[in-house]
Formats: sequence, C-alpha cells, structure tokens
Amino acid sequence: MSTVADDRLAEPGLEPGLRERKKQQTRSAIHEAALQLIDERGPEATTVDQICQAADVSSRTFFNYFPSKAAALLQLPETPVTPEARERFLAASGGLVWALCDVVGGISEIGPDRIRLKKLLSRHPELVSPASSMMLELRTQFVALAAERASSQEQAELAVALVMAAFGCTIHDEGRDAPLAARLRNTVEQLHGAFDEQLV
Amino acid sequence: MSTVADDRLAEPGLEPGLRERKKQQTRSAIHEAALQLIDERGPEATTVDQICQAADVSSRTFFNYFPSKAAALLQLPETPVTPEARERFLAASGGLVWALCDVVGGISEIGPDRIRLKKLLSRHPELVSPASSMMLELRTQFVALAAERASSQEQAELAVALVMAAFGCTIHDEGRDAPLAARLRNTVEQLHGAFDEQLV
DNA sequence: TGCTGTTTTGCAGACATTGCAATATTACAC
DNA sequence: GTGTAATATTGCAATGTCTGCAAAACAGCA
Repeated sequence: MSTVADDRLAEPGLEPGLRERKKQQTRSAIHEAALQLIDERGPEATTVDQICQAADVSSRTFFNYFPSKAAALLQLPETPVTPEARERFLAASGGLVWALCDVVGGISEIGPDRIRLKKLLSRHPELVSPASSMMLELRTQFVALAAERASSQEQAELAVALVMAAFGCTIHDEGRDAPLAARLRNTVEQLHGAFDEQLV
Repeated sequence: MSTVADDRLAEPGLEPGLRERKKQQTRSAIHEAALQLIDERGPEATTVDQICQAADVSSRTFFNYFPSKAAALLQLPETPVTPEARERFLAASGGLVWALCDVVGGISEIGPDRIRLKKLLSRHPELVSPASSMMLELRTQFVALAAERASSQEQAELAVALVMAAFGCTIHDEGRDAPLAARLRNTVEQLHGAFDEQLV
C-alpha cells in the first residue's frame, strides 16, 4: 500500500539499485525522526512538519511513505501475511491459535527498535489507541488467513479474537523483551488458565 | 468530560429546568443528525458541518458536546462505570469475567437506536476501527474496576482482555438483536470452547 | 426588570491529509 | 556520454477536524 511504487529491483536476491537504497534510506530517516521527536516531546506535541524537518523531506513526501503520523512511528507492515508466513502457518503442526500467534508475532520481528517502541508506548499511553487501531485494520487479513485452517468462519473469528486479546495484553505489560510471538503464546496460555478460575 | 457544564438540576429526581431540557434536546438532535446522515452517505462523505446544519447548531457547539464525529455517532458514555454499575459488579455472584460482561454490556443498554447503530456498523466497516478505538479508551476504567475483585493486576488485565475480545467479535457478528451483555457472555463461552479444539 | 451564570456562536488558527502539476533524479538503451 | 522513459520529490492549494478566545444570546432568580 506504500504510495511510492515498488522498484522491481526490490524483490529478488539482486543488490538493490541506488533508487531502492535511497527509498529505504528516506523511509528510515522519517521513521527515526518520528521515533526520536515523539519520544522527546510526546505524540501530540510533535507535528508532522517537525518530523519532516528533522528527516529533511517535504511533508508531501512524508505522506508518500506513510499514511499517518502514527504509521510512521509504528511502521506496521501493510501486508503482514506474506506468502512465506502463510506457508509456515498452513504447515504448522500445532493448533490454530498457536500458529496464529506466530504470524501475528511476526509483524515485529524486525526487532531493532521494537524495544524503543515498547518503552515509548508505556511512556505515552495516548499511543496505545492508535497502535491498536492500526492492528485492527490488519484483523481482516488475519481472519482470512485463519479461515484457511479453521473449520468455520466462526472459529476463525474466535481464534483471531483470542490472539488480538493477547496482543492487547502484551501492549500493556511493561518490560519483557522476549519476542512478540512468544509473549503472545504465553498470554494465550494465561487466558486459558483464566477460564479455570474467574468464570463459572 | 462534556465541555458543557453540567447543570446541578440534572442529578436528583427533580424535574429538569428548561436549560437542562434544551441541552438534552441539542445533544439528541446532533446525535440523530449524525446517525441519519452517516447512514445515508457514509462516514467519510459526511462532514461535521453537514451534521451541524441538519441539527441546526454551530459547528462550535457540536464540539462542545462531542469530542469527535465518531463520538457523536456512537455516544459512548465517558464514564461507563457508574456507581450503580460498580455496586452490581462488586455484588455479583458469578465469576469475574461474567460480571464484567454485564458492566461492559451496560454501555449500550440505552437500547433505542442501538439496533440502527449495529446495522450502520455492518454497512460501513470503516466505522469499526473508530468504534473499537473509543472502547479502548474505556479499557483502563474497566481494568480498574476489575482489579477491585481480581486477586492480582494480571488477572484483572486478562479478564478485561477476554471481554474486550468478545466485544470485538460481537461487533463483527452480523444480525442478533439480543442485548450486548448476553451476546458478550455467549461469545466468552465460545472462546472457552475454542480452547478445547484448536489449541494443544 | 435587572443581575448572574451558562450556552451558543463566530472567528481565527493549528494541524493532518489529499490531489494535482511541476521538477528533479534514476534507470536504461543507444 | 546523451537522451528518454519511469519514478520520486516537492510545492501549492484546498478540505476537514478540532481548539482557544471573546462577544452575544439566554435561562434562572431576586
């Protein structure tokens, strides 16, 4: 969904051309600037123009790369269900929910500044809502994927709901630098355990 | 949180004065107009100004009553955990999650146009994200309430996550005019059942 | 009727976001 | 190298949401 057309040199194992390299560079510059400024001043107090200035791009370019301020900060993939992820999902031996944890967890395996983001989120709770909002937009993709292994649409929805609930928890639980997928699985187990105690 | 100062005549059993009546009237007019117009034209195609014109108020007044377009449409209470709801919650005999379903479900017992809203949501999926977003803002209130009965903060978070997940499902399940609380409980049970099948 | 507190409104302005057209830059063929 | 097509960056104008502020309209009450 990136507005900037994908360079064909991007896909194969070929070394990316100058063009592609510059694009990654720009994208990264914007993201870095957003991360830095929002960290210092908070999300509301940081304007897109300030980020652009720091990243040395025009505000128009900013919106060529990201659809919103929050998107620039979080950098969620527009299409989390890559063909490879799908392969792994379909081939996974465990249960549906289990496999989903891996796919959903995969969105943040990029790992470099995920920790910074985590801290940002706990320092600025106003960001939780936009972040979850963006996750929600991916929901339908996850449901579609889940449906490929579920025995019914209902099941697919339930499984995704479960994992999204776990995601909601991991967003709130402070600390923990374990990979997201692992945390998700852990939380799902806790949710399972919850049924044996509070409910009746 | 309404910007419009609360009239002291609003609380007790006294008949509200003209002032209070007008306020309710205005609020309702705005909500109705939003409901109607957004239903016809869709959320993006409907501007605040159009709603104001239909409700016959200035746009400034609109924002005195509601913090956003979505808020005017959904009319979620700013404080869903009323003293009475809290009483009932603390006194409820069932499990924590169970009791939470009632509280969370309570936010929409106003019932008149909840059905219209439901249809709106399925007709315009773009609304799901804002709606969930607004629910999220209430999350901390629910967690705080849950913590009063939970044996740990963790438990409170898990319980709320479960109910919010159920809420996410009920938003998506078409049809059904049963009260929200009942649907929530139902979905929670389904989630419970899910553990005995897909997981391992 | 006149005083007081509340609500409504208009206005100006900040900020996010989009469409469009001009400009600059890269890739590639000759 | 030069030229051309493709693509990226930018500027500009416009729309729409939302806020602060001060003036005007209005209800409650003496």
